[in-house]
Amino acid sequence: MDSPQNCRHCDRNLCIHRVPLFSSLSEENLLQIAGLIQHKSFEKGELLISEGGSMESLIIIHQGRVKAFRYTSAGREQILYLFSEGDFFGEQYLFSNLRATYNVEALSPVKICLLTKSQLHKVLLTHPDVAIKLISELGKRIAQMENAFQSMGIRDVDARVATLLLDFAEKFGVDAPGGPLITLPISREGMANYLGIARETLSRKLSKFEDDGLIQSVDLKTIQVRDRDSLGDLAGLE
Amino acid sequence: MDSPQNCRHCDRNLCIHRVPLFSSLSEENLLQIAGLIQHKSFEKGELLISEGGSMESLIIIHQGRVKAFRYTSAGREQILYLFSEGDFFGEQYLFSNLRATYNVEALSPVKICLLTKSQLHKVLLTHPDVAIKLISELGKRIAQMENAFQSMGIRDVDARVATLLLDFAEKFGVDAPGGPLITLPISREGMANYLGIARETLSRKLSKFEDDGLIQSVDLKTIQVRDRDSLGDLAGLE
DNA sequence: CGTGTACTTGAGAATTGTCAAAGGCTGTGG
DNA sequence: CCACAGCCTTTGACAATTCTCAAGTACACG
Repeated sequence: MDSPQNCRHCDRNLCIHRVPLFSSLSEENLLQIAGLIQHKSFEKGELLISEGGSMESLIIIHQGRVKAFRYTSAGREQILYLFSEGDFFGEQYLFSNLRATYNVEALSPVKICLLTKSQLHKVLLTHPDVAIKLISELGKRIAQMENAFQSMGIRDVDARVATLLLDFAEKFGVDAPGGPLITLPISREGMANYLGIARETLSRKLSKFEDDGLIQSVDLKTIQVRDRDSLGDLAGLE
Repeated sequence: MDSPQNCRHCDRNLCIHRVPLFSSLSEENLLQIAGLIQHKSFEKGELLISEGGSMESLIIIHQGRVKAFRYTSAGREQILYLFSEGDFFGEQYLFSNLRATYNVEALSPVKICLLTKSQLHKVLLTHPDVAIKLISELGKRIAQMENAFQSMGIRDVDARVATLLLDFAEKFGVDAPGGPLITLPISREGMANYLGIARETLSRKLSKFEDDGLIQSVDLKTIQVRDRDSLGDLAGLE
């Protein structure tokens, strides 16, 4: 049906259509902006951004998953965010010349859309409603970060692991008979680092959860949530 | 010298002058906005905001200190932020009707300045540069939160305590012969909760740090940093 | 089919949490 | 001005958890 040209066109719009950031714009303006957007692809394992590098663009994930992380002084990798389709990042550097404070690595083949700082500046100045939307999105990001921060403050490790599983189920879960299937975006080591525990401890917790019937390990990269309520109890939700 | 009226005028300007948010505005515009601002005072221990309450204004701390916190399911108080003069909060609710996700309590007598949502909306729509400044400030807040998140992810408790002491030294420290004096804004219990450790553990760490000559406990609410470098080493700074 | 990587499991060491008691500071009332 | 009550903090001892190191297992990939 679609000609290749149409398809590429489609493709371009997708980025911008998916991002709530631009939802207030008219179709006309959207097309204008879409024209400014650059596209890039990365292979799994490639670095999109490295710590200390300059950040010249807002980056929107069009396809695939990435992790944003830093190295701790102990040499451990501390994951800050997992971004997937529709997420954007780099916004904190839009109005500063600060260097990137984290690395971003592709966890799968990734396609991104780029909007340079100066282009976005123009958009923001001429479309105050986009600025307001951006503020609102940043507010959400902050709220999300506050939640993550709080769950890190929980002393009980079981609760932290349960919280992570539920977060993953929400973000990466696919409904299936028996419970949502989570395709884990990161290794056990990554998860352990994210939680600030040893990878062995995570293994043990997952084994225990499986023994207790809370989850089912399908294969190394797939976990099925079998008892969401009990996980929620552990996580400390009321 | 100043008449009472003048003084009050001064007082009004202070809020707005202190906040980088409005730094791009002309004196004229500043005065305009200053006129819109409401003022309130709170006693130590009073709640400025309670979880689940509605948020109708951006709040700027004019004088004093406050803590923003939630209760964990275990009933513990998890402190998310400590705000002092010039800090503002409530920005994440500006463009949503979400309820407050944390409590804010005065840690000392506090004076605040309020700018309602609708007033700020107008300012943002008519002054895109303020919107940009706000975006930039939110970016800083996010970066700060990322740092806090990372330090929570550090497994080593000594490092977390050292990080907290250094943060406090920077934010609340006053230079003095022998090293910066920190007036602690919160109790040991508060600090322990912030770090996600038991208060007894914090006590022991502080005692150990004192034995090692890293800090000196002046009185319960005052700590002197005597060996910043060693604290930095512990905190894992390079 | 072998090799390497990632994961799991085990056991002992180290750290932290919990419970209990003692110490110290603050503010009130005599 | 002192005594006492109440609260927060410190310290001690033990229990529980987690970390570390090490061996063994599963899986993916060439």
